[in-house]
Amino acid sequence: MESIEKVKGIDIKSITDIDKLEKVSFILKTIAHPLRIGIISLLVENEKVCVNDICSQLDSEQSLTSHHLSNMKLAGILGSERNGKNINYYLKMPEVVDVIKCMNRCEVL
Amino acid sequence: MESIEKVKGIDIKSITDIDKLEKVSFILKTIAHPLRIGIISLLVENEKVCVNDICSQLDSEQSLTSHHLSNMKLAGILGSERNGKNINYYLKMPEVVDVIKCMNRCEVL
DNA sequence: TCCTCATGTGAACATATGTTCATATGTTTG
DNA sequence: CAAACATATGAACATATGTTCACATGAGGA
Repeated sequence: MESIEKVKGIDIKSITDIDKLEKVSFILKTIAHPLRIGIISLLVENEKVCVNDICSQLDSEQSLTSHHLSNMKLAGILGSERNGKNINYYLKMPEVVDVIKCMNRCEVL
Repeated sequence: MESIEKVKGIDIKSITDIDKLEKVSFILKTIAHPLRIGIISLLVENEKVCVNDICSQLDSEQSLTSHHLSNMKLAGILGSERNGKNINYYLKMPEVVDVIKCMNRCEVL
């Protein structure tokens, strides 16, 4: 997709820090999905969770869950490490939580 | 799409105010596009702009611009009113700017 | 009224994203 | 090593989103 910077003819910096907007937007776009929110929610409380835990706690399918985990990992939001038969996921980008909290402090909504 | 509330088995409220997260996420997902950012940027400085102005200032195609405007209007972010031959667009949801500013104050990124 | 300007809109298409299914991979245990 | 368990992965598909094109609509001027 065309990058924001490509839009010409206007001092786009005037509205805000576009770079930061892109980052936040990227994060929110990535997590704006029920299952993903659920996963992050689990990770806020648990530090590390394996796929099996996620599936049973969120009542989600293994394959689908795994795909979502991969996506969030690709996006840099999660990390993973094997522990025996299980693979644990953890928040690799803890700012995600801060962004959510920041959103929450927005009084305008 | 399945709503966030549908995710079961976890007190999803624990992470944050999901309702607000959904709102912010919706706004950011909607505007997270170069052309749309450009349009909003114009509207921050100009109060009202017509399609022609947008197209010439952002060097964008009329039809594509119009589609994006329609989408943002549908999303409740913009409003429009006719003025002679022109149709002016304006920010119907000024909170959008506040959300962007709020993002900007996020020190974590 | 006819022409032109300004904009909207639907169809077709391209691309991205989400979901399901079957199966592959890696790990532990017997 | 075979079986069982935990997870990943690719193919196929459904759906959403972005883009282009041709044309429709509405308004003002000659």
